[in-house]
Amino acid sequence: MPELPEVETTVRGIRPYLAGETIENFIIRERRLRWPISTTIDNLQGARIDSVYRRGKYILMPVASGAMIWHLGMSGSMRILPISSPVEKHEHVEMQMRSGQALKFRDPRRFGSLLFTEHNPLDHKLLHKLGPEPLSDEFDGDYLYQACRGRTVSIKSLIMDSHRVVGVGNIYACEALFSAGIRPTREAGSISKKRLSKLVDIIKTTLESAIEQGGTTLQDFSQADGQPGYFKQSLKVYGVKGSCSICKGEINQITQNQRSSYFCPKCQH
DNA sequence: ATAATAACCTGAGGGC
DNA sequence: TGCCCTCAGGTTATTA
Repeated sequence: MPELPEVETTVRGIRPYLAGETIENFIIRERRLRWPISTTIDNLQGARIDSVYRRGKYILMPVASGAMIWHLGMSGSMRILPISSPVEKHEHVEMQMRSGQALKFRDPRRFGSLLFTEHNPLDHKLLHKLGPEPLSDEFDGDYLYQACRGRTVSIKSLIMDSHRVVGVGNIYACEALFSAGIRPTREAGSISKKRLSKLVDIIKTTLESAIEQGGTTLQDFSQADGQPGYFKQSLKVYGVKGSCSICKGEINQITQNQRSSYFCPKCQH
């Protein structure tokens, strides 16, 4: 159930156990993920992981011969556990390290992926057209305003389109639009630059505070019985069945692009 | 290029 | 308790 803050928290959690470490054994129990796991992954036994970083929601692990490209999909999660720890249900991949620790990838719905590229992963087909990182300076009011010019799609669709900006998932799209007072169905091209600038600021602060909260759970990342770095965010509209915390009016739920949108019809226009 | 729709899966939870 | 239905926080591929 990862949104960008969970992915960032995951990267920070696993990095100390993987960066600079050598892969002892790659165990792939289920190759049928979003795309089948290529057998070239099996050849990474003995390889040393140079670094662990993120682009959008993709987790990248370069090695000498190329790079692994991971994605958690809808239900994926990663833990660091001792090699001897019991195999859990839906634990499709276990990357055992020479250190005695293992990266364990669980993904019940199998929408996640593990790809390998011999080139710079940022040049990979799935990554090279991605929009800017939401927390970078490149993502600002001017950028979003230009991205919205002439666009008839809803603002929610636009900010969730990874080719415009990465990392804004369904929950944070709903939350940010609520805080910005913009209705999710509003046509992107019809919103003033001033209001889009506010939306940008809110997206940044919302994601930053969630990442900050995620940091507090890092201590549990390598523990068998701890939560794997995920956390509950206090949500103002997403999943709310009752009334708006601001105006006490009823929160509406609609379907947009096959996903749930929540909004307050009195506060958001 | 843009916009809308289908598709990939399993599990949780509600209603009866 | 069990069955059936709906829903789920992602993303790409395909179609118009």
